[in-house]
Amino acid sequence: MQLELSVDRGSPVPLYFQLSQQLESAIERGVLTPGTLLGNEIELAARLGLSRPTVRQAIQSLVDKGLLVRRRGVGTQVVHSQVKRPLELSSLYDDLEAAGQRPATKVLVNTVVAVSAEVAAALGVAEDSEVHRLERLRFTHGEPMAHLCNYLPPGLLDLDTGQLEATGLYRLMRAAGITLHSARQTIGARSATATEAERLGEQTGAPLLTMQRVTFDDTGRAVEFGTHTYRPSRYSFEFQLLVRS
Amino acid sequence: MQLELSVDRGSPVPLYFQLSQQLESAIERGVLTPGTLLGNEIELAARLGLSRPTVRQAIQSLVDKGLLVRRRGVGTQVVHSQVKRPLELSSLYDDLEAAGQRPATKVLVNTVVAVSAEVAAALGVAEDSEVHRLERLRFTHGEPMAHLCNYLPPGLLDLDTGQLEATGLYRLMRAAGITLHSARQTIGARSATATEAERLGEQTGAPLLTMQRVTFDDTGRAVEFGTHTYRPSRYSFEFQLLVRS
DNA sequence: GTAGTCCGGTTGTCCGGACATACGAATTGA
DNA sequence: TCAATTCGTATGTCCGGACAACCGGACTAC
Repeated sequence: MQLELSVDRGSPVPLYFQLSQQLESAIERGVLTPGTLLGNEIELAARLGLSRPTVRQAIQSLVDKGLLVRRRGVGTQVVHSQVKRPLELSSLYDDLEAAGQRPATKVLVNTVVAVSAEVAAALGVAEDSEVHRLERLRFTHGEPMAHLCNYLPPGLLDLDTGQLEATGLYRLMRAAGITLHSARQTIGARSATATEAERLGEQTGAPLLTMQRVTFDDTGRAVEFGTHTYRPSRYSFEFQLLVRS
Repeated sequence: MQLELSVDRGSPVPLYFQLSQQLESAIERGVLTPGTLLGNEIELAARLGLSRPTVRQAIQSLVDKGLLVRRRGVGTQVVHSQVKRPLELSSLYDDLEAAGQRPATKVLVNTVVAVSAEVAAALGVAEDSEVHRLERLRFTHGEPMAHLCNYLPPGLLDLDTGQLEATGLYRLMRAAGITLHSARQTIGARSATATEAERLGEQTGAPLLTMQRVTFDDTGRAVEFGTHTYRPSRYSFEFQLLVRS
């Protein structure tokens, strides 16, 4: 049997993208089982009425995602392992929502302050400028899970406390037309201070998972600097890595 | 002024790869400064005597690495931020060596044991099979930094204690012809038990950074399962993320 | 029986061209 | 003066073809 594939030339969606999505969904649904040979590119192109470069572009995008492996002289086959999703720059709020965790947010601080030296260096703004300062508690199932402290350059975004409690910061930024590009982050651990413990419902000295992140948009401007602390009993970082070749 | 670019058609190295390497090195050396327009693809192709698809392939690879940004109707420009290296599946040993930290390893355990249920599930081997069990301490500057506990499926690799103390596990696996493909990992934190604290020179109850990882080769076989604990005062995970678009 | 060689099949690389689409700036109009 | 339109230019998509490099199995020769 062969997979049902078809493309719609009337659609504004690129042909290679239509194809790669169909292949991806077939793999996800288990129609294309691990180890299956995809059949040669030439014949696949002929069957769909596409050119080989277009088919190759579709396949290549799935190879980049780690779903397929190509072997010269052999063929292209579905990768054998449980690749979920390679790591991407993600929003804690979105991650929790996708996991069905019903995140809730309480805004503790939402003001404009003069920058500290550390924040100025991280964001790349002048030492005498002002920045937005944001402090939030994130809950799941009514229990505190993380404390989020963020700084944003001035004039970038209107930060409405109501919106911040209803959704995540990244979503607000995207809605404001900011296209996120990359982030530099550090994950570590340390003991909770008394105030941190109080906030998160832990005991003083309890281990905390920490994350610092600077996020850049596509012009290279730093758009956010955050220092987060997580309760390790309720949260850990989980992700898939691919080997770059 | 224009960048000096040239390709060698006699070389077995693909043309697009020669070009992308030259561009990357130019960016790295600062010859191409952030924000610089790369000049249109057509003209670039003509100047090098290449076709546009070849030039595009070179540029695309750098876009994927996060070094360049394309804007339709505008051009391709060097990205503005301090992109170091996007996260890849890396070896602790190699990372430390690259940072000039002179890693040292002490092998505590190197035997074959019957699998536990947890390890069998992680590696995807039968419940009654045997696996290599490896326990190591990793030092920098004479101080313990991490405790590494690993399990490998049987018959995959000869594990020589001498070699393990001289280099890293991933290097040995690559040398044995295993091509690593992907890994699934979890980073968390917890308190040190008495024995863990003893091993790492910490106090009981001190916060530890933990990492669990299952690594797969390109056939989808699990080739390694590891449970690592790090001293947070001496180690943290640091990496660059790119937005998948 | 074993080693070396040949060959079919598949992906890798590269070409030259064509049209579509989006961005930005100059131009035009109110 | 300001908004809408036009237009040049760059990337985005797609085509059809060509040859090279590599893998694996079959065949052959020793």
